[in-house]
Amino acid sequence: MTLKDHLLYKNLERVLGDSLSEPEFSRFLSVFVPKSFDRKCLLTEEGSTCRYVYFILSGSACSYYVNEEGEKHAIQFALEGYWITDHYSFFSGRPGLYTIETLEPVDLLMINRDNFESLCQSSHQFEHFFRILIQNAFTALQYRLAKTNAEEAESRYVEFAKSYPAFVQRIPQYLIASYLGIKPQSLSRIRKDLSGKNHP
Amino acid sequence: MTLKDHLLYKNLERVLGDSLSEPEFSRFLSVFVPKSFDRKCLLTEEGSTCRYVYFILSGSACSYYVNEEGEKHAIQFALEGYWITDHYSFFSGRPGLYTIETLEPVDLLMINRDNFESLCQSSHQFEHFFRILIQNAFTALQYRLAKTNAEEAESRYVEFAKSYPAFVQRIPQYLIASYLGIKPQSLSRIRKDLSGKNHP
DNA sequence: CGGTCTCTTGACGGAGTTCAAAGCTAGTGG
DNA sequence: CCACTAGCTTTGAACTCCGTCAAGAGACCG
Repeated sequence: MTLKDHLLYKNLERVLGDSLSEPEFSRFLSVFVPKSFDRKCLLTEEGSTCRYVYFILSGSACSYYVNEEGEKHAIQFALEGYWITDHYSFFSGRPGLYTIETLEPVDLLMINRDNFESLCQSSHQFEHFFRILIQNAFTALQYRLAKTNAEEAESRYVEFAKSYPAFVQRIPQYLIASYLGIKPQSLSRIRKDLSGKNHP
Repeated sequence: MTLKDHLLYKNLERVLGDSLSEPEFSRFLSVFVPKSFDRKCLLTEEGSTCRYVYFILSGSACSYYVNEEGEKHAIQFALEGYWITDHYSFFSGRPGLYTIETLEPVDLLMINRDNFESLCQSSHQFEHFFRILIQNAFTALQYRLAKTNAEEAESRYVEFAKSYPAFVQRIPQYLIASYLGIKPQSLSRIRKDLSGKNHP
């Protein structure tokens, strides 16, 4: 079990390749604080400043937006190997728009803004990593929005289930429904219809 | 009229501040190719690789997704001072998912992938700029998706019109409708209702 | 002007919502 | 270890917002 087996190392390696030395990664890792949470803990809350970016080592979490009716609308799900934060609040320092809640017991690494920015300033390589990371997230989000506006609920769910089978296993259905922009009752009916189609 | 009056300089300056020297900006600018297009020109097309990132100097353009029914669904609008591309295609080199079309006659600057990547590799400052640029775009997109899933069509339009009055002036209504995830007829009715509320 | 593209308006239809109630499941505490 | 409870899922029936179809008015360009 060396440093290179670390989940975070593998995450960086996917973007940076072999050019990431162990001492450099060690410096990177050293500014992250490890922490564990039970399920149903709030990592950050709407209205408070989100002070950290989180990297999940095990368990799962979800960021969501709460509208005036008090309904939760899932923004992002995060399993082990995923990054999650309220980007708006973290980078602007302003009160957060979203809440991040653990769905299962979680082990994670967290980094604050000062450490994040000094990592990026001190190392072109790390800034590059985060540029690519956010670029990929942007690309995926744009695709999701296009599908949300252009496709029907059923086909959005089918694509979601195919792309993220682990989410379907581990994330409660009412959150998946809100992620897809529909009500839990509707998702339940869609699943019922689909199981009829698959086993006629 | 110096280099610092250039629209692109001002765009970089907003992120990098005064630390951007004229010679450095000059080097940045030199890898962009200026070009003009009539209205209704396709800058890139679904199925073809998108080879450039575009920076609009004047005029307007729109990226959109076309679903199986052949309906256009606006992804992004770009006026002077905006960046636009098919991120997925540009960075992966794969066939594009979106089409980018000029809505008015356009003057723009374009940069290809090789030049983009070598700008980023050669200069930490430029990589930083693009990291912040995409980060801000991601933040805005996440907010848009949250609203799309959580709010009704009317309040989405009201917020859109308030946030982007220039778009309402210059972008055809059927594209704004698709941007908001509704049909042109519905947007027409929403506008009719709103004008009734404002002038009772 | 004449044609095409865009916007508006009306009547009808349907995907998804709302309301309500009854199962089901998993976490909690005795 | 089992019973209890709270929260999640399922299902039915009525409803509504938005979509569909259709036709006409207006705007813009060649």
